[in-house]
Amino acid sequence: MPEGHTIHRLARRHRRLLQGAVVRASSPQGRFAEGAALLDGLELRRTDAWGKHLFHEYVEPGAPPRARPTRLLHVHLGLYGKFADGAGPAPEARGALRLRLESDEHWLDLRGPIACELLEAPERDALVSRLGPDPLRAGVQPDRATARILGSRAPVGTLLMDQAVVAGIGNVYRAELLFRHGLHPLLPGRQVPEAVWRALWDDLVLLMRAGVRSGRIVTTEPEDRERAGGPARRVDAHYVYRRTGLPCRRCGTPVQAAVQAARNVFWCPVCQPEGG
DNA sequence: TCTGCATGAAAAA
DNA sequence: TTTTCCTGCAGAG
Repeated sequence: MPEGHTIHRLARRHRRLLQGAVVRASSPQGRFAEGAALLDGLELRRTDAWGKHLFHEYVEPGAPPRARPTRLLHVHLGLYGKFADGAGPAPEARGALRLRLESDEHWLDLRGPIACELLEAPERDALVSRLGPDPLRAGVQPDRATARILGSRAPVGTLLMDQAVVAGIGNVYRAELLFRHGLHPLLPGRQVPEAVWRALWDDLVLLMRAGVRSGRIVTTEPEDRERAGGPARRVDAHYVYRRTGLPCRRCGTPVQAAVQAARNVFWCPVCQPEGG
């Protein structure tokens, strides 16, 4: 699920597989042929993630450590985008394969992204400056998000999905955060008590870090995670996300759903009362 | 095996 | 507001 934790996990994985390697780049599908040709033969110097945006910095092979990147690759997976990788020679390319990167040891395939492009440094800076704080970045300060949330008349469920407010939250974290902090999705941001927002942010940092470690979003507390008679290994990972009509794990009230910010949002009408 | 929905966001209309 | 990117999965049959 490409919310922010997935992208940070990918940055870490690409670093492990290809950092320092001279890559062969190609676009079997053809849609990124020009860009791939410009990357071909360069060395992947570093990888980075900001919210749901992934960056690769490439330099001429053997460039000095402080060299400015020759090329900057920007990838946004969107809804369908996916990376695959492996050791050894790459499998035969098939289907819509936007970008393939190969080193002597590993291969990396990208399919279906909403963005796969080369950016100049100012373009990258402009993109990043439009994003709110990313809970997964080292030393992040939530001030900008705090100001946006506590000063806005917009519903908190809409604000949390806005990448300019917080970078990296997707539909799963949105619904689960609102539940964990007892907030109705329609509550105006300015009516969220500051203490609740502070707790929500701290919670988000911990949840997303756990997401990076495990590769999945688990927001339920252990005592709410038991599944009576269910398959032993299956975990009840969410409180309300995609649980329309099912009983709330805390109070048993049927979970409700509505469209907010162009996506389904889910909430418990008792645990998340409309008045806040 | 088929169908519809799903993590996101930009562009088009 | 609708379309697009075009994959994977769950549930229905």
